[in-house]
This record gives sequence, structure tokens and C-alpha cells, in this order.
Amino acid sequence: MSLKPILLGFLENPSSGYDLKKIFDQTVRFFWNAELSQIYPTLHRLRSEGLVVSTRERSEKGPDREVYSRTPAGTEELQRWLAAGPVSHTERFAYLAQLFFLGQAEDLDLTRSFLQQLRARFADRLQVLRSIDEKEREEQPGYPESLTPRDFHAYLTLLCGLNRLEASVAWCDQSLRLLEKRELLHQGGKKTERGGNKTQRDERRRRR
Amino acid sequence: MSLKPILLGFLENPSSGYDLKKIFDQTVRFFWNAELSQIYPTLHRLRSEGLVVSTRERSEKGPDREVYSRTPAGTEELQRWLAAGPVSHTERFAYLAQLFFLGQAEDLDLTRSFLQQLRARFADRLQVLRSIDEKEREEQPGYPESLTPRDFHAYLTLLCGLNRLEASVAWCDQSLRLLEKRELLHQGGKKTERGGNKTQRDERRRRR
DNA sequence: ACGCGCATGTAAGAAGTTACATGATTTC
DNA sequence: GAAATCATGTAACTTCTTACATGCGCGT
Repeated sequence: MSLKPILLGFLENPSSGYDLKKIFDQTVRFFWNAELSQIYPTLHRLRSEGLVVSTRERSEKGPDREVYSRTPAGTEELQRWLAAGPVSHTERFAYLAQLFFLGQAEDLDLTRSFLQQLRARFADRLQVLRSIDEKEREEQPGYPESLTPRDFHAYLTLLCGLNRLEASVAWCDQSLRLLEKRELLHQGGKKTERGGNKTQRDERRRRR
Repeated sequence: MSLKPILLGFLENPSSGYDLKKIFDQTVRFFWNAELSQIYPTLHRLRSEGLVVSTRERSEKGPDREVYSRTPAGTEELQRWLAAGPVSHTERFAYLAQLFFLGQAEDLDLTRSFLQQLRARFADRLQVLRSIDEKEREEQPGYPESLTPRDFHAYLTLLCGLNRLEASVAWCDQSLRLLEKRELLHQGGKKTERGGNKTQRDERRRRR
């Protein structure tokens, strides 16, 4: 499980479950997410394992808050996770499985629209990351050279997102080009017997 | 759940659970995995839903096999999944969460070794994909221009892996360079007391 | 009076992992 | 006769999602 050490990581500063959810959404949402309904029981478990402690506090706006803090044992547990080396090869990409089986759909239009939707999502997300990067760049003098260790590591994860999303958008474009080439070949064989005109692109309607 | 439609996808050709596991490992292992202990119950569920049927067959080498085939209802279910658009934003990258919190380790050596391990894994995987690509290229005439629709779609997923892994390796290298730069600055700041230079960096403690 | 943001939770179920149990047939 | 591969499964557990339940305090 990675949720436990992630919560321990955020609990460097005392927070409630509700706080943690907001922190998730503001920082690691691009590579991890958790619902409140998972966070609360996990905090209970961490507490019963002695990795965090909690105190009840009054809130100005709303009901009482249960505020959690990391114990030394919790910090050790986090350090163990960090020192154990990268946890990887657990990634699952449902959309690649879909693309893989779109070969059975016998409808290249479906593949095209699929790739276009994917591209749009990647591009949106890329835009979000870029604007985060720009905002940081404006607000922080000397960004990214002189960041705190925490902010530097956060910046590296941002960079990873930027790099990958750029690669992903480029891959979608490349795939769409390959698709178009296939369609032209296919259609060229069907419609016109001569292969003379290279720019002819008409309706790409196909059967089904 | 994506396992159900994935199994339906593979069941274009009748297969046993055991077969399916091998097919997983040979084709989609880079973006999806499933254990036999998950495949068997899922096949039972698909059967009880009428999306597949099974027959018992004798095996030459080993015990009887339970061979599953997709029903028309199963094919419809698969098509619905494919037509529903990309299933995304469910990806989780534990190692990015680790990197994020490595800022708390106060030990840049740990970060370096972490990034080096990550880089090695990406590079290994990239190598595997490249050799798959090369093998296909040698064995199939006209690859990738004249592939069957199935193989073309599989090729697109391979391309995705190649692109992303290249981006990932490049990101690791970039991160390691940034890390080195920081270490030089840090060390320079530690060793020499003079603060006259323009790179003087003071406490950047920020709110909270 | 109603809705919104704050705040904590439970219940039920789906999805996925790890470990174990069983037994056939082939190869060394 | 031991090991490897073939073959199907169950049990126990962890992880994650979806839906629901409850109630405070503020603004309109």
C-alpha cells in the first residue's frame, strides 16, 4: 500500500483528514488520488499502529476537527519507504488496453476519435501543469534553481508530468498521422485506380 | 473494471484461463497485468453473465482445459467499452509520490540513487520494447506500414511505450543534472564563507 | 428555509494480491 | 523419482470506489 506512507509524508505538518484530501488535490493529484472514505479509515489504522497521534480541536467554521500528527515511529516508517527504492511496474493504463482492442472494431473512425479524445485530455492536463509551472516561476524568485529541498522534489515530479505529457501528445499526433496514411492507402486501393495525385484527400467514410 | 473487457478482447479466439495469462504476459504486460487467481474467478463471472461460454477439453499435456469463447453478448459488451471513449486519469505512480517526499529525507544521495534506479528500470524496459520492435521489423515485411488492423493497433501501443520511456529516461537524466547543480551550489556555499556572489540564497521558509 | 463549505465517518462491494491446494504429464 | 510445465482453482486479505448518513455554521 502506498496510501499509508503518503499520508505519513503529508503529516510532516499536523492535518485533519479533510485537510489531507485538499492537500492531495492540490499537490499529488496528477499521480495519486484518494477519497475521504479511504483516508479516514487509513488514518485510524495508522493511529492504531502508533504511527500517528490525534487530538480533537474546535473549528471556527464547522464541527470539531480530528488533527493528526506523525510520531517518531511514523517518521521512521516513511523513511523506510523512501529508502526501499522505487515502487514501480504497478502502473495500469486502461486506455492503452482499449486502443489495443480497437483493432477488433473494424472502424478506423472510432480509433481516430479515440486518439483525438486522448490527445485533448493530455493537452488539457499539460496546460494545467504548464500554468502551475509558470505561476511558481513568477511567484518564486530564482525558481527553480533555489528551491527548498521539498519544493525541489515537488518540482521534479512536475517536470516528469510535463515531459511525459508532451511525449503523450506527440505520440497521439504521430498515431493520427499513421492512421491517416493507412486510410489513404486503403481508400486509394479502393476508389481510384491510379495513384497519381498525392494530395487527394476526400471523405474518409468507411464501411459500418 | 477493465479486466472483464480485456478478457473479452482476448477471447476473440477461444482460450483457457491459463492461455489468457500467457497472452497477457506476451502482449499487454507493459500496461496491464492480471494474476491467474484473478483471471479464473473473472471468467466464471463472465460466464454467469452470459458474455462467454466454456467447454471442457482434453489436453495432450496435463489436465483437462476449460476453454472459453465469447458470445455475441460478449462482443457487444466489448464494443460498448471501446466506444465509450478513453478510460483515463486512473493512473497511479507510487514512485513519483516517493520522489515527492524524498524532499523530507534531507539526503540528496538518497534522491540520486533513487533516480538512478528509476533510470535503470526505464532503460531496461525501453530496451525490451526496442527489441520487440526490431524483431517485428525483421519478421514482418512492410512493417509497420502494412499491418493488419489488429497488429497496427498493437503497434500504436508499442509506440506509446517507446515514446514515454524515452521521455522518462530523459527526465531522469535531466533530474540528475539538476540535482548535481544543486549539490555543487550547496557545497560551494558550505565550504566557502564568502557571500559576495550573486548566488547567495537565504532561507526560503514559507508560510505554515 | 435552503444550500454551501466544513467535517467525520460507515457500509457494501469491486478489484487486486499473496499464499496455498491439487493433480496430470513430460523430461531428465 | 524429481523437477518442470500444464492446468484449475480457493481463501484470506488489502486496496479502492460508490453511496450513504450526520451534523455544524454561514450567507442569502
